[in-house]
Amino acid sequence: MDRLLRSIKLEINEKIYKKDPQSSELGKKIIEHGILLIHQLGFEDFTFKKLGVQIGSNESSIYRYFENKHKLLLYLTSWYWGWLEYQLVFSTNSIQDKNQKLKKAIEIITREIEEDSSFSYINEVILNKIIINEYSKSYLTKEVDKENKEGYFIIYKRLADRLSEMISLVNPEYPFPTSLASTLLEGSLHQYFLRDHFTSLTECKESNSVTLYFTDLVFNSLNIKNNG
Amino acid sequence: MDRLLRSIKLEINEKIYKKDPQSSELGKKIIEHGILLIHQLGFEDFTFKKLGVQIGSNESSIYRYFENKHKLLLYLTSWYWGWLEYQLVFSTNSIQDKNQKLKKAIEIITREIEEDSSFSYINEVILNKIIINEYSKSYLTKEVDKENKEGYFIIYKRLADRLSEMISLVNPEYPFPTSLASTLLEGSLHQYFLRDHFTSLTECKESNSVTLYFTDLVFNSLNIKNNG
DNA sequence: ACACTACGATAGTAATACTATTATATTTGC
DNA sequence: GCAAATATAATAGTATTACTATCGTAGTGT
Repeated sequence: MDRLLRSIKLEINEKIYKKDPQSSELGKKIIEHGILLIHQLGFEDFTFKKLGVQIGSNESSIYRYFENKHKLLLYLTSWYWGWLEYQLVFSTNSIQDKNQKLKKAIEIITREIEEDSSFSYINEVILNKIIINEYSKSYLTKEVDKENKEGYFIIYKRLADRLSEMISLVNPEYPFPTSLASTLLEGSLHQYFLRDHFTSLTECKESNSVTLYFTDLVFNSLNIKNNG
Repeated sequence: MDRLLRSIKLEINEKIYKKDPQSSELGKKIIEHGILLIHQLGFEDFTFKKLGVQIGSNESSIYRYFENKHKLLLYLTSWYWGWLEYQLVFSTNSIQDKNQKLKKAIEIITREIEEDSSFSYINEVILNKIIINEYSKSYLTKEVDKENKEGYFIIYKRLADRLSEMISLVNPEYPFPTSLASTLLEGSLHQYFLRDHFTSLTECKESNSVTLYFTDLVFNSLNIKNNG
């Protein structure tokens, strides 16, 4: 990634945290090792106590940053979608042709995440795996409506919106642009999950096949021939 | 639903339960009120202790049927997919035309669930809501590969397989039949979730719009005109 | 030197997710 | 109709989780 990204700070809804983790060393350690430990143990077995041991800090100190691990997950997912949104905007901004723009957007959303050293304390490859495995758990809760009202999912919704608009630009007659956008976002995560755990339920085995699958899906839905 | 279904018993992988809940009154009560209570509290807040209170039974008695609530969820999801598979096979069996067959299949998978009194102790409408809200949690775990090997997801995979085959029959050249089938199954649940909680992320507001959306999506992907 | 904040250490609570044991009720087999 | 087998209920107990609250201290800013 470029320098520009390295210098910007992603804005996360302030209600998600009690103290901004980007404001201190300990905060950054919580994020950095939180990602690693959630990935290692899975969200269910992950606890603040274990994270405390891992970073040589006290459990109670972590609670000063996040109310609970659910909020930490909301923080991480918001960060991830914000990061992806930035890449989307950055990569498609200069493209004039509507079809090419959408094609690029699908590529950004569906491609495999590679190491990105922009944010030194965040491992985007691991974070992507967390999103694949745990993102659903952040909204499949009884509190989803309340938390949605608080704006906890605003970055994701903005991203879906951008995609939806790009889709509508290509074919303004298409009646389901937002559903298609959300299918793309969710479905892409799901295809990667299937590739890792239910191989028989997907044809996407190669590195770029998720992109090929969704590019085909979207452009066929819009009744546009997809010739590069 | 018809009489036939009322008399068959869905076969669930025996490793999922310690004692077959279909074999006793208490077992059926666990399933019946388990569904209601998971729906009411959400899976996270649901406990066997609370279920025990609800059905006037002891916590320890429930543990004799299921090792833990995760296994109960696996049981319920298996039952649901088995039930849906049965409807799929039953409804499409006699249709000769490949396109019509697939179209019917999509309808079965994506339609809203209505009251079905075939299984007196199982409320399929509520169970469907549980699937929408909790199904992902049954496989987004660290144990998924082990449990997959044990065959806990076999019914779902069989259903996806049937769909995939119907897709391939319509267009044998289509390169992603299984991915499309899994997108359909997962995506349908997701669109219903969005309809209930993230209205701005879907165009599917009416009762049959999820069906319309996915019918359009699938047939366009297969490059087949969908004129009824 | 003083205030202020951050962090660590310790303690404590209610609930969860079980396991184990024993007692009682119900079913069934003869 | 009674004994044996089985199912369920009751109770107790454990380790862990998910916190909250308090206190002491180290570092920082003025």
